[in-house]
Amino acid sequence: MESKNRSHCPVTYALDLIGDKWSLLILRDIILFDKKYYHEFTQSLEGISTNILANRLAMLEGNGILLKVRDEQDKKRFIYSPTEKGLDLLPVIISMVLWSAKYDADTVAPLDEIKKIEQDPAAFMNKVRSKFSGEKMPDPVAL
Amino acid sequence: MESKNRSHCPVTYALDLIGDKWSLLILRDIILFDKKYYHEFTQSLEGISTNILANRLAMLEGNGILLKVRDEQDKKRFIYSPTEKGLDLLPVIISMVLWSAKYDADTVAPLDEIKKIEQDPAAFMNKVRSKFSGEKMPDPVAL
DNA sequence: TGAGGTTGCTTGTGTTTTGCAAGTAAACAT
DNA sequence: ATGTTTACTTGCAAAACACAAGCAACCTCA
Repeated sequence: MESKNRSHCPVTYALDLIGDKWSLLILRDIILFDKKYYHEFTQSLEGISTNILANRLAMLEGNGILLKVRDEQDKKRFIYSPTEKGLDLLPVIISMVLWSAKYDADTVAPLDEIKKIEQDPAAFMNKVRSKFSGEKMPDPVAL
Repeated sequence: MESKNRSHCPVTYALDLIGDKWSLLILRDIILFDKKYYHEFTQSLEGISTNILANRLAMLEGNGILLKVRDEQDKKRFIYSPTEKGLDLLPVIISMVLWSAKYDADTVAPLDEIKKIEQDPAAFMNKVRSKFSGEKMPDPVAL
């Protein structure tokens, strides 16, 4: 796709895949805000361009982070869902959320929710994960 | 500098500051690999361009993530160190490391070290933090 | 003291990536 | 059959990036 590895340092590997301004926002929308469809991603607060969105969705799918299946109820659209590899990025997202909640004076993160996550991050993660437990999530294939 | 906020979603706030391919690598070099000097960053495996490096160092300093002070032993160079805000990004880095160690078949992350971090992340973080505890780390100022 | 090396950048040039607007094609709704 | 929704693709200008070279401040050592 687009990401060849600069090195196999684990920090670099992650940044080569999700080190941009949009990929983790798409994951956030899917994992935390229960979005599934292309047009839902275009409606996010941050306003992603459609060409960038298409590019990132293909890249995330190609790297085994997202799964794309045709919606059988409405065959003109696709359902995007996280793979296990995608869900395993939840700790990255959560640690960013906690950091921003601490340092962004204007954050919209609700304080009580932040405190719950800080006190028991595993419980929060399990709650989020349970939303996707019913779906088929094939093991990501090495590319 | 360069980063105006797209929204005050906590994920977006973090990505607006460190959502690129280089900023967290600089933090990694400083926090995990004990690098301090400009020329040390240019020698990293990934090969950052000098103009990008200068840009990111200024941005990270301007956003209260790094501290830049003149080296009194050799006044032609500067010492870069993490602020508290910068050290607080350690959970982000660590969660990326654990994710990559799981999914990058060619990772160079040492397995025994990864297991130690997984079993007791707080202990690892405290060990890393103790390297910087002697330094003056002023509270980051809102910009 | 001054010639050369080290360090930390800045500048110039071409390439890549991004942002924005518009267009297209398949499926669906009436 | 016609219009609408959905998921993209395409074209073009602007921004970011990579690479090479240049430069100024400071140090070293004769």
